[in-house]
Amino acid sequence: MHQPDHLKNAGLKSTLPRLKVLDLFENSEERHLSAEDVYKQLLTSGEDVGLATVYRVLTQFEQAGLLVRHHFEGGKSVFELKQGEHHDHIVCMQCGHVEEFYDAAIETRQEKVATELGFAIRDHSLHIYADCTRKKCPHRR
Amino acid sequence: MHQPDHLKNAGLKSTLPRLKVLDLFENSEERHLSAEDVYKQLLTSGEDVGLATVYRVLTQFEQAGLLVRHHFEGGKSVFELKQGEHHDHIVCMQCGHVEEFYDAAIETRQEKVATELGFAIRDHSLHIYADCTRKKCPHRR
DNA sequence: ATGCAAATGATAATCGTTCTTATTTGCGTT
DNA sequence: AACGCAAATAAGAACGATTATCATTTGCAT
Repeated sequence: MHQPDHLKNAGLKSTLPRLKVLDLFENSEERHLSAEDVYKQLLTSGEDVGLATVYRVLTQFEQAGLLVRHHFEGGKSVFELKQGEHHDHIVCMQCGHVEEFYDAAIETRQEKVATELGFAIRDHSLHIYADCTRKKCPHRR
Repeated sequence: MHQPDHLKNAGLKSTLPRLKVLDLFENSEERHLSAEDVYKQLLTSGEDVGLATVYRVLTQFEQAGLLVRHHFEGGKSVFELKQGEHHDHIVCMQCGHVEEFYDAAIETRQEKVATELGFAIRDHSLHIYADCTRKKCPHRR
């Protein structure tokens, strides 16, 4: 789905590091990765990219619209492949697992509220912090 | 409204730095202040508190339930006096002004979504990033 | 194959925040 | 009012995430 063309179209040379990072997002278990995550996974796979390059590439991909950046609690940035439509997130406070959801009613209401207050929405982020019920989750009773 | 007793009740000695910080939140123009904001304002008023102390005090006040901490885009923490009920925020992308709002429908919907996905909500943050229409705002047409 | 702008990697620098430690302060007790 | 001591502070070192610098390498049009 993401061929080197995607990079070209975005005005970016198709270099090795860029292709590797893109590849990682397409084939990784976890959809949501931090710069550190990407860097470590590349090192583990024997790839040799610099951390600075990872940061640079992630930012470029964000600007090119290939990735979306999120700021979950904790401060560090997390990235995700941009595909399909907007959605919000529920983050498990125990295991860090991220689930996505979309609720039309919430979206509509936001528009309403903003309009009433005299604002023009450009973006928004809704993060629910909760306890999940996955087997892996250390919080499980 | 916030007397030194508030500190005592929270198990905190009523020291000069703590009183000053509390005072600042009660009398400041802007409801939402970062550690840096607090530090600078205190310096400007001739008060002599260390930046480390500001960070410590803010964290303590948060734990004591006197302040709430928010993470707006950009990563840095912003604090606000906790008074009254929960609310969400609209942040102007041009001038940084923060407006508060509460929408029962949005709150209800969040509970619904979380429950359906098997999560138990512990906290959430909804930030709308938009353009405001205040006179001060540099974005104004 | 050649040239050069663009991209990279290593590392220094920056920013927000926390930690460390010696000094000071609040406050209950004389 | 002075004493004592735990708690709190100030200054600066340390830290983690991210960005900037710059010499070297690479993609790619010629």
